[in-house]
Amino acid sequence: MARPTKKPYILDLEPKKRPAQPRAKATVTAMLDAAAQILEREGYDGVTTNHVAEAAGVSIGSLYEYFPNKQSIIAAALARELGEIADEVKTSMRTALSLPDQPRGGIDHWMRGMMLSLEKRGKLLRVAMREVPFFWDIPQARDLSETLQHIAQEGRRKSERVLHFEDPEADTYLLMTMCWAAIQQTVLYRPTHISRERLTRTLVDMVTKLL
Amino acid sequence: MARPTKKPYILDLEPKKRPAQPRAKATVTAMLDAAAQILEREGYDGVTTNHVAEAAGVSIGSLYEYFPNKQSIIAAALARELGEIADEVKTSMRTALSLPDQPRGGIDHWMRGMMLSLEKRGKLLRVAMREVPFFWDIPQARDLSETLQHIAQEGRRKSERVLHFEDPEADTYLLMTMCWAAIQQTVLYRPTHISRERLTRTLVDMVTKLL
DNA sequence: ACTTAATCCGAGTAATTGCTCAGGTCTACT
DNA sequence: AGTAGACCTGAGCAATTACTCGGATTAAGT
Repeated sequence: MARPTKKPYILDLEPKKRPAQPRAKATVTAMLDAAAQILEREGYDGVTTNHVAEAAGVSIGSLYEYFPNKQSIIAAALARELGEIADEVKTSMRTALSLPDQPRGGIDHWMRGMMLSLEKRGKLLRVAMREVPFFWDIPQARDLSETLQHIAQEGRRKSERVLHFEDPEADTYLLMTMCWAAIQQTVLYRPTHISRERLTRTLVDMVTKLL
Repeated sequence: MARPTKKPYILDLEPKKRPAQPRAKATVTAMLDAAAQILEREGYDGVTTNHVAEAAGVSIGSLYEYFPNKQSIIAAALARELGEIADEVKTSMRTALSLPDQPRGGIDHWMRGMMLSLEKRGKLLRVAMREVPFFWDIPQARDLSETLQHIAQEGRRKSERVLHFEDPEADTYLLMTMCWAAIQQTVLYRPTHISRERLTRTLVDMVTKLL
């Protein structure tokens, strides 16, 4: 049974074994790098285990020392990226809250931060979200949405004096969801004939007007 | 060369031959039905040509009478669905414009129309947009976005008296893009703990407030 | 130096699957 | 009835690819 008999859709993401020595840590990193790079360049179908191993400069056997199957390799590579995005977004929120000219200045800074973070990884995320069937089964992907909500709620609480909502929590949730949707769309399906700057400004305007 | 040597990413969508007799038309329909159904139920990887043929009750050879390759079968099935969505959205806009209580009433009707149209095909669209690598190469997919823009601009022109924009065309474009993004997200990644009704209302509120 | 465990290697295997082709069957038309 | 061409059949080929396994190499601990 070389190939999985049928789709083993209970995604097994746990790494088989943790790299203990530094040499091994480096190879695992190389594997993740290779996986991400190939995914970005060739698309999901282009990611073959042999190809990843070759690009990482290791043998196919080594791949399977640390990952139970192909999906877990891709998942791990994406998880790493998603974690970084979450960190960046958190940082950008912290700065945003410390800015003068609230809420407009804060919102502006934050929106731009999120856009930048996604756009840096635009191509990879595009492929990930459009082609990787198990993308939303990656814990870090779900976490990111939750993190955003937590941050948004936190931001609202800290700016409570300058904001006025009817149902603060729900309204914040919805607004966040919609902004996030718009940003994702913008980055993922970049409409050609409208500048990112223009879009950002409008989005910030809208949110400000609605608060 | 049984399998395409490498990804033939110049998507060949043209049907090889048009069905002329009614019998053939029925089989082609059966093929598209089968493709859509399998795509929805098993995901993109679950769609195999043999499987589609079997589900359609025809032999594999017949499939290749009308379609040049696997991708074109899936593309055709999705194109059919996307065309129907476009029609429904157009109709719903027509009704919306004839309603009293503009612009709010119209917007409400239209938003709901779009949501319904997507939600009817929720599962299929989810798979299509998340897993089908060439989804945005299907002409009807691009068309739909354009159609929406045309309709939005048309709607704006017809309601010019009650609306006030700074840069009407661009503002309408952006608003439409964002609403569409939000709706897509909502339908595609349905957040569990918020009702569709609540979301729709908020969206309509937002748009109304912004006009 | 020696042992133990971690790490790495890569040819080979079994399964999958897109698609062809040589021929059959049905339909429309004369 | 005859025939051209539309329509359908399905066994099987050729290519691809996830993953295994027996063994080699390197590092850590003593």
